Amino acid sequence: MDKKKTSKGKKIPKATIIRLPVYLHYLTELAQKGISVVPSHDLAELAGGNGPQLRKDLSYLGEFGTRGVGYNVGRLAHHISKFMGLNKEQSVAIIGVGKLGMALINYKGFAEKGFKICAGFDNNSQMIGKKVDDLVIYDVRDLGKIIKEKDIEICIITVAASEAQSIADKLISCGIKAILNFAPIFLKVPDDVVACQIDLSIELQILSFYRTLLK
Amino acid sequence: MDKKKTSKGKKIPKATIIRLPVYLHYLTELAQKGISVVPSHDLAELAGGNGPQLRKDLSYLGEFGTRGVGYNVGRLAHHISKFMGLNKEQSVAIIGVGKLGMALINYKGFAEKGFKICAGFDNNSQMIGKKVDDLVIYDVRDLGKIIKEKDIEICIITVAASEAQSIADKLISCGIKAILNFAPIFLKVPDDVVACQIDLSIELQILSFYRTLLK
DNA sequence: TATTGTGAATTTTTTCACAGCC
DNA sequence: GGCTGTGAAAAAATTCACAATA
Repeated sequence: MDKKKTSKGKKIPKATIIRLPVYLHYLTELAQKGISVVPSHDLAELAGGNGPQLRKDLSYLGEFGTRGVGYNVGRLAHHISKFMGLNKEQSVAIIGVGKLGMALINYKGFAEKGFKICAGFDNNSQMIGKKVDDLVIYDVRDLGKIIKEKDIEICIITVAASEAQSIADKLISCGIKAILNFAPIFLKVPDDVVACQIDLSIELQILSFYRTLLK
Repeated sequence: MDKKKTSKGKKIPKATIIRLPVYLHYLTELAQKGISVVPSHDLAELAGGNGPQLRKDLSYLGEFGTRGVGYNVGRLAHHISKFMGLNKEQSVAIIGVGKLGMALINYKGFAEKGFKICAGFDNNSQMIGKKVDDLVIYDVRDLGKIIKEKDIEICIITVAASEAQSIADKLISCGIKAILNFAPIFLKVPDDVVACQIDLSIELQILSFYRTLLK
């Protein structure tokens, strides 16, 4: 997968891509507070970074600041949003409506960032056809049909580890190109599909290790 | 925070630390399958990496392989586990027993990796004193007392963004040194505390961006 | 023969310093 | 004077190639 290029043809570091949504989040918050201009140092501090790094990150997208002043909050938010393709609503499905899947269906944060959860899927007949918070739970066997009908672009996997790869394979065969996986297993996907892993236990293990370093 | 040093005094890259738990996970899986030796390439493939990188990663911990043969699964797992301080059970509390907190309390993966969820906390009087899956939900006001009583070392924050920083401050004042935060806000913590952020919307935004790169 | 362990080369990321501009 | 944008320097991480050895 190639990196996106700047207008000048330079590659944008992966590390920058990961920080852009954080900046976007705080820009939105500043805008809500009525703040219209922010210097790099202040925004970076909110986001847990530093001024020079933020400026370098933004410089890949273009020149959006004003020297001696700072960045226009609304303008910069708009540009990051557009650059990342986040300026339109995207439809999401959740595969596996257990406790975690249920929690994600109820999570308000997704809607705020433009992700609309459009369907839940499960293989448990007790669940199928039920509604969770106005959302219909479908049979996993109907994945292909519903994905087309609802124009779903991103799928979140919250099934057991043992089922996750076969669910991923099925999603890919349905044309899904983006998968967020909560099952503790590294998904094998072809080059034209992106998969992102969130393994809660591993996060705890890393945290725990850094804690032992403190003393 | 200093990096942990190898026996030879060299620093271990942060990137390596992040991969070690993944190796550990697959080593445990291999052991369960009765496989006792694995070459770097095979283990790396499971973990989504490559052979040379895995060998470089492990070389920071010492020499655990056998040339021409591979790594002894049990021995290597033991060493990674010990190195990361994961060879003893650790007590965890969850602050905020909403849908997500509830899902985490029920998550079986934590126990498998040696993290024992010992307490839930909430400020909703409807929840306090109730049991979720055998786990008692306490009043947030009793944080300090219960943390001491139960020797809790790690806390997971699953409250609303607006409350997260004040909860974190309270945890820190109770002596907690490791925080896993699910609220979409960058926590400010002193140098002698580690905080790790999982922002689900940001993960989706990054994923969504990489998806747009594909076409 | 097969596979590890590692120094060296390469690539990526971060930090720095300051010219350029408001 | 204050803050951005950026090339250059430094640091970190990855990849490579191959000597060492079971």
